Amino acid sequence: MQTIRISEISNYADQEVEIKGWLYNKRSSGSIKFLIIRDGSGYIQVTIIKSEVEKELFEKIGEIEYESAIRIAGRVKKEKRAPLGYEILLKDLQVIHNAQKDYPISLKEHGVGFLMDFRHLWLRSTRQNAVLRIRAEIIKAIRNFLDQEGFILVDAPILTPAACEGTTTLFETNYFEDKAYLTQSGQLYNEASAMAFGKVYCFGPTFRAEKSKTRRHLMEFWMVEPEAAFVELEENNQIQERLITYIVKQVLKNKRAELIVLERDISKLEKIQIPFPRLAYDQAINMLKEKGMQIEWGDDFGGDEETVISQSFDKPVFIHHYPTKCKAFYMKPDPQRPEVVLCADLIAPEGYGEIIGGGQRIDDYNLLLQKIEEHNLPRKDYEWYLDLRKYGSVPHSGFGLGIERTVAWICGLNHVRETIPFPRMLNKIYP
RNA sequence: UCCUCGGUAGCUCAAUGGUGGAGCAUCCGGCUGUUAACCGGAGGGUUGCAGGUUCGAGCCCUGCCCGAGGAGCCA
Repeated sequence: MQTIRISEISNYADQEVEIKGWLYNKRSSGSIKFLIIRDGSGYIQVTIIKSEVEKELFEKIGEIEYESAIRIAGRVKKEKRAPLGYEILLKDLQVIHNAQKDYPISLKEHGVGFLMDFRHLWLRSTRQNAVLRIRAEIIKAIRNFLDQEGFILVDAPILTPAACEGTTTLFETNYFEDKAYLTQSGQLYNEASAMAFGKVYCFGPTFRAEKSKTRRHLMEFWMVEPEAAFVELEENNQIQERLITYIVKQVLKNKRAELIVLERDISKLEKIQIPFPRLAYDQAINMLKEKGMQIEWGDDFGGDEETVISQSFDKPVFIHHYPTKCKAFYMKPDPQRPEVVLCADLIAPEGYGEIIGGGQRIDDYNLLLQKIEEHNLPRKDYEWYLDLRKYGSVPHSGFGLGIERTVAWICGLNHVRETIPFPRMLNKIYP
């Protein structure tokens, strides 16, 4: 008899199969019992009819606790009433490990705080399984897309000697006799790699020691950061459009069942097509003022502003040419209007906020040096970065895509904490 | 760091300042098509902690702890 995974059950109609997994739920009606088995690839109902199995086996089934590891054998039966279209008629069952009877997560409602304390077990539930499968699909799509477009994976270090951007708070750690910091962006290293490989990206965790406590923030999150030589602002935006539409297309194609589990409105994802609207910062300010928001030219956008903007479009929208003072020191000022920079953030629809921050970098040595001094950054830490403008400097651009916010948007979740297996949150690092 | 809301049974929540309850989970019983199954019964409590007001506090007051949402900052 063949051991199969639940996800491939449709290939085995009317055959006898074996499945190894865990008991997800059980129901009993006297002479008929139902077990829901999960094996990591899916969930399937197993039906046990008293008159068709040995008495000893039928009685044993009532004693199996939730989440016990079991091995079942039975015949795959087409069944209209089953969610997958199939169920299994039990022939035999072995308990590999009978779980303790106090499994904390029932199928009834629980609060988020409680579930997060049991995150290691919560991962077993259907919704969490769907979210993390979609996360994996998104990451696969990103890497496929960038590889196809000729970008080379060149990772940036996690341990860094100083602030990459010098602004936000960093996690500090010991590095033998020195201090080191966990990276908050691979971008500066990416610029060096781009001058070596042309088109590169890094993909890895990023750390921010900000005491942020909102649905959009984690202390540790994952970011993909492409960077390309000879690419200017508009081409940079076009790469992002193609990337985002590709990600959405792949999820719709390969993870539709998971989107349905999450009750995601799929029609909203189907609208994600090139081109995305572009809104200059100046226009965005006017738009927000017309909607009655208190904001002046030169203010950066907060969560409320992003939400209002994103709800005005049914696609992601680029906001470009922000005031220079709002953005990082390395952003290239517009030669025609130095008070704004050649940058663009991509705001996801449905109120999900910023998922990409990107732009063109300063390629002139003297201007970069001036900005480093204006921002009071220690020049000696940036000598290597300045070198890139001494030896074959070219126009170049890049962007950073936040994985968790992208997953939250595509899954339709209202908080990023469920989009990563083990979220690191303010004052919470267990489990 | 600041603002708002909350903490009562294992979980989710009720309870006018006057005898702390329900649903689920657990245990016992019933049911041949259940989908978070259902029906009957039972057990289960130092109301986050420490003070205070009151004849009497889960409820009012003060401090602290913890959680949730948000602001700032950002992806």
